[in-house]
Amino acid sequence: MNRTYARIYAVVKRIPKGRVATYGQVAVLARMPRRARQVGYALSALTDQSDIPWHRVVNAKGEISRRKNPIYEDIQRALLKTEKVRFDTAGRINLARFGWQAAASAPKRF
DNA sequence: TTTATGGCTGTCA
DNA sequence: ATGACAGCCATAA
Repeated sequence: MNRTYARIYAVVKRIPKGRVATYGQVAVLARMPRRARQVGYALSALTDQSDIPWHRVVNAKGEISRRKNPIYEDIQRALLKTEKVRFDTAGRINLARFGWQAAASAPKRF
């Protein structure tokens, strides 16, 4: 566990239940713009049980990203449905509705 | 060290 | 809408 991952996890932990954030969004909030891919890497390092709501992170299109082990795609979808997050006919989430408006819950800092 | 491979994303055709 | 590409950079080998 290094500082980079810790920051990413800290941000993911703040995502409210029933909401989702994109990898890029998490990267920005963790003050590491353009490192969306590394966010994905950090999350894949979890896999096991943890208090990190990894399932609340989706890609910029509002879909669940493809990964090596497709099993987790289904698990993620199931977990989100449990939180009342809706998927449209194309299997995507309407980010305008379920996207996390971080500004409202993120600590203010200047 | 170098290469390859990722739970990504914005841009452009 | 879809697909190719180029940036991005941590890990593993």
